[in-house]
Amino acid sequence: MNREWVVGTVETKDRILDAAERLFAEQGFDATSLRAITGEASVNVAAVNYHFGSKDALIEAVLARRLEPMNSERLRLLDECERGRDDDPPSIEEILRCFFEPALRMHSDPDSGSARFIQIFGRTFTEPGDRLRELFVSQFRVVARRFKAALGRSVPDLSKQELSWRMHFMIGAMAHTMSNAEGLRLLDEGRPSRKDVDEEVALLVRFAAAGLRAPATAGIAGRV
Amino acid sequence: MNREWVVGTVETKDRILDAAERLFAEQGFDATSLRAITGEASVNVAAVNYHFGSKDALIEAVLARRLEPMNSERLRLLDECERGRDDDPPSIEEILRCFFEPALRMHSDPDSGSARFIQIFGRTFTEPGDRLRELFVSQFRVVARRFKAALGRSVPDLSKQELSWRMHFMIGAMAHTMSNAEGLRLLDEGRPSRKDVDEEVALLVRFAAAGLRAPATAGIAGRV
DNA sequence: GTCTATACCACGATAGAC
DNA sequence: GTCTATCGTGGTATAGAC
Repeated sequence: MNREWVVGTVETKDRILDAAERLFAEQGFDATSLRAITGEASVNVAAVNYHFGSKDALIEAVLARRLEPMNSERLRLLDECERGRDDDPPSIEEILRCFFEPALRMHSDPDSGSARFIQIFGRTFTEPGDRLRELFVSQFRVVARRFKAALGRSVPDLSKQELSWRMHFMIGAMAHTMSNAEGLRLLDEGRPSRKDVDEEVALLVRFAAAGLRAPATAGIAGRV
Repeated sequence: MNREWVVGTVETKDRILDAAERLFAEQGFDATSLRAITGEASVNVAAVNYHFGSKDALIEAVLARRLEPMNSERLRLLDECERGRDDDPPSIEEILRCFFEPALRMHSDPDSGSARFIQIFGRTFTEPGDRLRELFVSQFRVVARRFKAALGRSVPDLSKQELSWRMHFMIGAMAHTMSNAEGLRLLDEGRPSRKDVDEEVALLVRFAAAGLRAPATAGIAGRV
């Protein structure tokens, strides 16, 4: 029954990850020192470098732990949406909901540290520091390909290139919403206006779907 | 004719600003040390703290130097657009062009360091570290108010609150485009697709205008 | 293999001499 | 205004305990 031989090692990595995620979300990456993390996790400073190699690698590990389930959920929802509807493809709105919802949902997820974590996710999506970019690209590539194919079927008049641009814009709208929720106050003249996740998704879907459906831009459409 | 008594001090501040902007754009804020900046500018390390007070204050100064002309240009273009057209207000597309163009234009501006600077601007818009947020808010408030009023006239059916959300989304699309230009490659499967500024503005305007024109979201419109 | 103690160097900031 | 000296803190590398 005594499992200390394995608890000792497994728990150390996870305790570091948990403490790091919490502190990163609260203070940001650079403001959080390894000594603060290891102090919080009750391990030695050097444990981070032993288990992860560097602070950057620890950041990657923290992000990857949340990224993978989120992207899996996106693919699962899209699969569920498309199943057995070859001649009746899902609407743009349905597709976008599959894309936005898993990301925005993490906001209000009470379990674990994902609530606040969504902030640092949004930041990192927009400011990938060299090595972090690789992580996002590798984790996101398959998701991007699937959703681009699904959307392309729903917006057949758009060139592949302009579709890429519009997905780029819509991802920016999403990332900005996730990372900069308070920014709305700036536009709203001080009145708080944050809604629950479902309303947030609905607003974002409405905006992005209309943007995707816009007629092709003159001079771009022909350049496929 | 000897101006060394003034050249000595004025040039120091500017040399620091120029060197800092260049290095910040290349490596990011945290990866750039004050020693690197002052070495590049051929001044003493302590000169930064003397002239600016802290590294954070230097970052603010670098950003403010570019932010102010950009926002002024936005307001100038909008004024020019609205002049003497009280009964024929500018279209959404015209308004958005006034908003996006000055920002995206900095990309290709050959003069000074604004070319690469746009990257750190995009980053900072999305990840404002406490003190930086204040700078953006104060610099951006008047711009946001003017453009919100102009857009509100063109989309009268939208509640003020949903208009705020949609401006939030459109700003996210812009910021993401500025800071994460390479991200398109991810969506485009490796094919480079960057266009010149005018085409970029056209694409962004097309997307955002359609998003702004979308019918109000059910359940939100009534909550003004 | 895991983990700790500790030393190392670069960083941002400050005080005080000039 | 500018410089040197110095402080506290940061990330990291290593040696060795278990």
